[in-house]
Amino acid sequence: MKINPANLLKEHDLKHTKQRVRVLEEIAMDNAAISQPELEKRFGNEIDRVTLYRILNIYEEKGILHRVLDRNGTANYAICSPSCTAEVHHDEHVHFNCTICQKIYCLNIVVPSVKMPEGYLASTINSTAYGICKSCNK
Amino acid sequence: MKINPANLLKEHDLKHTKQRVRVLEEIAMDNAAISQPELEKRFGNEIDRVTLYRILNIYEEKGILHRVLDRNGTANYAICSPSCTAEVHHDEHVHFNCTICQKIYCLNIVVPSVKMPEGYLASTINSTAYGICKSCNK
DNA sequence: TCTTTGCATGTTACTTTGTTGCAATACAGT
DNA sequence: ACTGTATTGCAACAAAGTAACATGCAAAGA
Repeated sequence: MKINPANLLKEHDLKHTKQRVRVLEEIAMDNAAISQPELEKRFGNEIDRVTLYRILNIYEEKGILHRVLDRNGTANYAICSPSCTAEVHHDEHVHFNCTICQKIYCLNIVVPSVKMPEGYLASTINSTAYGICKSCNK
Repeated sequence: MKINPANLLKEHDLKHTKQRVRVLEEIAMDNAAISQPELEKRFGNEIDRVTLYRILNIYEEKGILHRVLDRNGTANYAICSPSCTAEVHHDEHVHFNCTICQKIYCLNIVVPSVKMPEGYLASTINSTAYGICKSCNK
């Protein structure tokens, strides 16, 4: 996934700061989602913990990143597809959470639609598979 | 869902204590899943916070309760169907998380199966719909 | 009956995750 | 380069979850 941080920020009316660029670079670099704690570790004192939270939140709101929770409820972040906007996240693909390496992958599979019972109005469906990923399965 | 706490404990080789019975009663009473913080509030100092964590964990391990995370990553608990065991959780139904009242309902809908990509071995799939529930939709 | 054993609980303290308020700083437009 | 505003960093806090240890209690054995 090729990403141009400067453009991405401009498109979403966000100021260009070195912290914001670094966060995008770091997340775009990886093929799997990265957890908040992992990001915190990687940045050390390059970026303040609170700033990181704020950047991640604003990116999620704007539709730049999407947030996936792992089994423990820890937040993981991955780059959204270019079709995502602040209004609608098109991240309705299935996620895969490896129970060995703990990584979360975005699969290229659309979440199957489900018929809701009478009275329930679903706006989004979230689907995560747990198991052993390609790298760990060798 | 009718539950007999005493039997349930005996079936799973767990000692019968008043705290354990109370936890089961409280969770069985509700038609929706209950969050850990909510349980903590309800019990006040009737049950110690740490004891509550331990009871919830052991119930999950034994297949008595299943744990569902809400959007914030907060743990919610609901009674498992009687077919659940410590080995296999048969809680593979779709969950519904209301974005208004925050409640999590277990829907009587089986999670649709998804074909994994080459190399990925899924053992369970988790599916949660977000939207407006029957009670809030009036 | 008395003692031993083992599980369950309670208490305290700690770690991790996330939030809030405010002062200092960096950025974008002129 | 100047200036208003958004962003950052800092400190303090709050909530969620865990670890270590002591106490309590009930069943089994002497």
